[in-house]
Amino acid sequence: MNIARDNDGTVGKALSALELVAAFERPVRFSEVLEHSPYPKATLYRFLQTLTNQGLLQYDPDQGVYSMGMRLVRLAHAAWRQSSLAPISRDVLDILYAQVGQTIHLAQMDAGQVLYVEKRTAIRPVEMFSQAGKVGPAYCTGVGKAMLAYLDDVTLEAALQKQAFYQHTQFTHADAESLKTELSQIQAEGFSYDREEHETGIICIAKAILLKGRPIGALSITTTTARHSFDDLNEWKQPLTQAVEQIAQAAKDWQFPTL
Amino acid sequence: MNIARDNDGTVGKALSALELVAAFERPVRFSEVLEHSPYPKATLYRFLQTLTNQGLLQYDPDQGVYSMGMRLVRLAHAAWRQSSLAPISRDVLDILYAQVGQTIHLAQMDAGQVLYVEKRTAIRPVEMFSQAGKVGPAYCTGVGKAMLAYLDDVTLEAALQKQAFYQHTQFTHADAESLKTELSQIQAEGFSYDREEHETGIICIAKAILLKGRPIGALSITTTTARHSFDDLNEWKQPLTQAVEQIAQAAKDWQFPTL
DNA sequence: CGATCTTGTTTCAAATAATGAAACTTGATC
DNA sequence: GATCAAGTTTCATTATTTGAAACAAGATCG
Repeated sequence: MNIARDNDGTVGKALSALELVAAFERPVRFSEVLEHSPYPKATLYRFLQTLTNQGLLQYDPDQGVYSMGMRLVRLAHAAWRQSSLAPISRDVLDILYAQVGQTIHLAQMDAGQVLYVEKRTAIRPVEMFSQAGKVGPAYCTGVGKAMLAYLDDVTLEAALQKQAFYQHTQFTHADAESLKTELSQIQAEGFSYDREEHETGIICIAKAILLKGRPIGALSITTTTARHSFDDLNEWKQPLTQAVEQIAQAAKDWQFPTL
Repeated sequence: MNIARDNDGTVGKALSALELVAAFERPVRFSEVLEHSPYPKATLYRFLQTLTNQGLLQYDPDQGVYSMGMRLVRLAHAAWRQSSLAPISRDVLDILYAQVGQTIHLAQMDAGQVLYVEKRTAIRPVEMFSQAGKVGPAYCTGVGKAMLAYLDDVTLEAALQKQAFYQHTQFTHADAESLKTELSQIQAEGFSYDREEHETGIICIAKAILLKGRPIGALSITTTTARHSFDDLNEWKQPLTQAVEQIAQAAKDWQFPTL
């Protein structure tokens, strides 16, 4: 595989139809999907039929609604085993959580966004899909910036290209320039911070997990301004660094796929 | 969609190539996949290329290995939101767990097998993909038999057809006949039991979750012979029934897709 | 050092599958 | 019982997939 060509073919179109259904919160009727679809009626109809036959969609004849199929869950389970930092990081996260007692996020990069793959919180040790599997913006989260800081210029540019800088709080970066300035600081220091850039009152310290110089994920410790000041974040540098290094070592042994 | 035809088409073939990669525990080389593939070299090559472009696979140029893509995790997250009993059952499971203090499994039927979608244990409230997303046999688990008991004859026959009866323990059903005898008992009683049929020392009581008379899932409470006798299982009938009814009600409100 | 093997990638005419406008079916609503 | 909306099927046209074979790029060997 030399250059990834933009060849979509039948598979790509069928998958885009699958995404249409995925976008809904609940099972949907054919006509609802059609409204949001670029495809003619018959074409979309056959797509949904094929996807259903393949188990990627589920069709309920009683109510006439489509929903995402359970085969996806099985496939995702395989993805998890193979390509996620989560299974190889579990023990490390447990230890880190015991040490710092704060909310911990483990994230990876996915199509320019941050994908949360594992979590520890005071309320519930591990959240199911409700949390893991979620995506978030890269430019205004601790884990996102930590990874962006180690991307090569081409990849970084590509990621920022399609990024809209939404002003979540008064501290959010407004444009690519101010973000890039911070990224070089992050690379120099080795840590990234979220100073209420995503949500007011929420701050965090994060560190990228590197494999062969490339960011394969990031780990963060989150708290609130009510409980801690910015300076307090520095206390966690040491345990955070240790956890990151252990995960990096485990990833190396696993011949973990780099980006 | 009247009759689900066995039309696979390009999408089906590509997906079967995806399953080839999914079967591996770790990232794999092209040639390894080829060995297990029914497709000619060039065909498989293009499949993997397409799947990679689509984000269903991930390719690591450094090591020349393919692994399952993170897009699957996102899609599965959507499946979860829409079609799983897990999100609508979470609170009910918390309550049930508080009541009985034993390991709880919530399962659904998937292609004749049992798919565990949620879990509570003493050690860890919720396990990530490590548990949820797992599949198991239907004929020798409490949840599996609970659901099988309410399938219509055609669906049941189809599920049992491709089932190999592996003798996990001395108590495992050896053939479809003895299993069917128990299934009618289960339907009459409303509860199913696993009496060390899957693993020695592990017993459980389970109950199907019905929507319009069809099993959409099952809930089980598990313990060990060391801690409890078979008779002890009956103590949990009441809380189990209550939890099942609450989930069934929530599913109805959600216009949950029936099989 | 060149020969040989392994692994991965591209080509191209033939074979096959996807396309979508339009017709049709079904069932609900007035 | 006429009208409308939603879902399904048809079929000639069009575009994509197919896979044997040739090719490229390293490795390994004598």
